[in-house]
Amino acid sequence: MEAIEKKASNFIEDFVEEDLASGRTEKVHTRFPPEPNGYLHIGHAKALCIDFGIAKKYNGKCNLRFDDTNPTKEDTEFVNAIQTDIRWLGYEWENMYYASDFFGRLYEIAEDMIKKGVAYVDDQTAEEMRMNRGTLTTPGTNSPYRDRSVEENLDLFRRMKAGEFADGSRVLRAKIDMSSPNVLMRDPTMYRILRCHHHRTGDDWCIYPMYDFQHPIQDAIEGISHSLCSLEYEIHRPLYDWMVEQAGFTAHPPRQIEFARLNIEGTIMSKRYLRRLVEEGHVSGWDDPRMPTLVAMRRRGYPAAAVRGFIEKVGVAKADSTVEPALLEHCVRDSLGDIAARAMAVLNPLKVTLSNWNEGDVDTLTMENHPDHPEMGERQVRFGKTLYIEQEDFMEEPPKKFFRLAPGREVRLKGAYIIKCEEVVKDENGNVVELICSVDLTSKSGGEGANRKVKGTLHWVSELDAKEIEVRLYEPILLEETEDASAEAETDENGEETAAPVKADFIDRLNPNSLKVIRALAEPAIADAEVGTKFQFLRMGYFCKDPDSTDALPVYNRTVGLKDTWAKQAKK
RNA sequence: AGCCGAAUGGUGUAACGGUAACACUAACGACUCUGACUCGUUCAUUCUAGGUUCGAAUCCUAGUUCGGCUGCCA
Repeated sequence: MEAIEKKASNFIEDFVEEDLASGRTEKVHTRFPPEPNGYLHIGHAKALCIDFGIAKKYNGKCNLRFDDTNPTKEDTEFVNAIQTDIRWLGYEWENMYYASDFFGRLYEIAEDMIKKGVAYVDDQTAEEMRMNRGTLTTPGTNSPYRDRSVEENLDLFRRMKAGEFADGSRVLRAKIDMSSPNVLMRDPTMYRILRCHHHRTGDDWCIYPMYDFQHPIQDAIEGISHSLCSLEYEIHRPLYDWMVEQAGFTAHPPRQIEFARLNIEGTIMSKRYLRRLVEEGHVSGWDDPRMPTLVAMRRRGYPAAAVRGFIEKVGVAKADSTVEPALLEHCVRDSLGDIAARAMAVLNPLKVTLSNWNEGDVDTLTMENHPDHPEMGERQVRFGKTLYIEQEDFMEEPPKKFFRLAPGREVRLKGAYIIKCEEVVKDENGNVVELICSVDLTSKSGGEGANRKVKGTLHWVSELDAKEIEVRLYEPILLEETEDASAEAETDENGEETAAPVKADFIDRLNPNSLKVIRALAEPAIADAEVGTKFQFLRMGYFCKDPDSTDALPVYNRTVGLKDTWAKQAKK
């Protein structure tokens, strides 16, 4: 029996172990609580991996909970997608609940709180409430309705529930402290009147609980030991604790712990913005491979293990931070390296004719599907007089250290023969359209003359085998942030700020080249693969067959490129 | 301005008072029938200033900077 490695690896686990040791917690029980109003993205994946990961590490449980307390934005489409995404990531929940499952119970608890005298019905308008809340530096003032009797509050609240009052005309508020320096403690709203069809409870309710009331209490009801959330809820914690206590859950109260959310350079991580991208048609949908959603990453070809590995490498802390996308890409390459079969496709074909190869002769070559994994088998490709190589693999006037094809130079065609460029054919505009090369017939891979060293090895596709495919190449969806004058705060002649900085619309930063669609030539193994199959196109990157594929035209997404030391050097 | 947080290399995390570690990136080199992979080498005295201590990234004090908070959103 191996000892379970339980050493805490971040501050949250420190707290968990502390609580386990002190007896505050008997069993670790976390929850992942998305609001079903959009698709999960890589940012949610962090929370998800932390919630499920900690439960697993400490032999505990993790619930899936849909926080569906605001029916105006929520939909069943999203609850289904969220479940699919969680399972794709490899996690399984203990119980699945909806906040709406608890609307009855929550209502009773609210009544109890009224009876205890810690909640009241307020008739002020939203505007009045805002005015009386005070500001960050000045205390608020009590509502004129704050001291209603328990009986009146109970009667009013019941009538709110019964639908006697108009939307927005009254709310139930917690009676805490209108002069608290923490604005959230200034009698926060617990219930609002909202006539809106709910995707699960239909029209049963016309009052809906607010997050600050519902979330802590539901954590307590579910027996959650550790309620993990992002930093912006830190200031809610006193309110969280207040609610749990006032609702009477004093035995093993859940503990809220906050961590920094994930940011990735050049990546939009706001649900609102992602929704705009979809609704305004800047992308083809939530699963457009340029999106940071999990559906999109899956479609692009990211393995779930890569996403999990990325989250693990990013770590967990309380300091705001922004990760470089290079780390994610590294994780994707890392997990694809072993599992993706190798095959050849030429993205920008340049025709090569072999001068000393007999017209009609065909050589069938056997190629390994993976250099390190012979168990992945072999495949056969055909070799003939005409073939295609990558345009960028030929240069008429090669710079130093270029060791691909050039006039008079030799290269090996991967798994085949060594060829030498004898002649360059150009069109009327001077563009290179074809190369005439000679083959060293003794140099066939595995043959006698094969040991001769040439510096470059190129991937290729013979005309005999070439199948046309569509390839979709991606770049970051956002351009790098530039110093935009409009983002500066307006100041007067004394340098005093006269207006808040106006942030440029992120739409203006969309990368016009985020998607590039090209036609490429690929060997049959690529063209004939199942949708979802992942390949490494030799020297070109990892690719995944897209559902848009038809028999006539297979479509491949470039998941991620290979590292390319030469391209980097060539830029200099 | 009030409250709540946070500051460790280019980036993200670690070090739990004992002399800054790991990963990514980058650069250079080795290897290579993928300029990939792999393998080497190089890259910080921990926001600032004081203090406590034999010893401080860790503790204390005062600053500085950054983030969050005034929804009937979550």
